[in-house]
Amino acid sequence: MSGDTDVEIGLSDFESQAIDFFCDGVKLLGLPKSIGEIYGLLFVSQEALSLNDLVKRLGISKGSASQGLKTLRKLGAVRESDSVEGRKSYYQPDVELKQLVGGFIKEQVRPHLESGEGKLANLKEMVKEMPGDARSDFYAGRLQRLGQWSKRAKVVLPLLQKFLGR
Amino acid sequence: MSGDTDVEIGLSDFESQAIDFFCDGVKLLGLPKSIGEIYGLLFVSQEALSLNDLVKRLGISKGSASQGLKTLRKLGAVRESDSVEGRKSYYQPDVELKQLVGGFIKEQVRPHLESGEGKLANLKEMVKEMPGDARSDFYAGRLQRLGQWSKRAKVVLPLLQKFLGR
DNA sequence: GAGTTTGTTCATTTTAAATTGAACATATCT
DNA sequence: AGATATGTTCAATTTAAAATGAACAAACTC
Repeated sequence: MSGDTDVEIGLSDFESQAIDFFCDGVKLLGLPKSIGEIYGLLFVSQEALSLNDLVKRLGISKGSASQGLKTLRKLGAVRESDSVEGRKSYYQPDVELKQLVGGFIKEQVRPHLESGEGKLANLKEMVKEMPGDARSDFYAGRLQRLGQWSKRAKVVLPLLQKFLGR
Repeated sequence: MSGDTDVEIGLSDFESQAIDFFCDGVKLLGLPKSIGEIYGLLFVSQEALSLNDLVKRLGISKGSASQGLKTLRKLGAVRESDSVEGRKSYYQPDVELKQLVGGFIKEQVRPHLESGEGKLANLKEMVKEMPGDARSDFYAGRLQRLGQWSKRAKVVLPLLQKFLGR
């Protein structure tokens, strides 16, 4: 027996448009469209879906679906439904804005901020090596400002999450 | 007489690394690298620079520089320096984080939010047309949640700007 | 233990986005 | 006016990112 659940093939009008909504959203965040498609379909599905459901309904490749789910899991935007019968995995969306934003900040924003701080430290070193003239003073001032930016960001991000909390 | 100011060609080590810092930053925001390069060079330059200065020092095309400056001006990240001699334009960066974030929100985020609201309204219409069964109830619930997201975002963004203010 | 089903990985292909450069417009100078 | 400098636009090219699909591995079935 084939074991496949009887999920329709193709998407309803409503589903397509809803998915489109999410594709826009993830593009704003700099994530690939396929991630918007996957999350979007899960968002408007009452039942948890398997990887193969996603492949069939969205018409995307197994590779894309697998990669996309991986990313979404890392972001905490999707979780395996503590499932049902069998060893096959079924996925559900996390629909709490706070969690979603939190995951995005943790996985996408923080790493950038941190590598930025590293680079900033390097630049400060370089200025220290310079002869102390007007130019190096100017550089020092600019770098100080970048430091402020970075500090502000680190203060604001947690606040942001707080404010989104239900 | 050639009229070109004697800006060096090529970039110092310090400049390159600083520019690199900004390229990373704009990539996080989903903007093209050239914009990071332009803003970065302006950020570490004591003197205002002309379009041609940017072309020569960064080794990018006139087209890129022109387009990049246009975008940066729209974002409010760069302004024409109320200049000096002649009709040629010279550009300076705005270095206030609050302004920069404000411009980004206004130009990049808000439009997305607004088009999103439009799509949401459409989806709500579609659900209204549906027979009132369990499925349409589920859809209605999901759409309500999306509405919450959108509302939250509209509340939080101005707060964010406030908190970044000097 | 052969055959399925499920899922991952990664080299290749495809697609989308950014960059270029040439044509054009506009202002400046002598 | 003609020559020069400055800046924009847009079709063509290049580049970077994402999607595909085939090969592989693991878990499960009979």
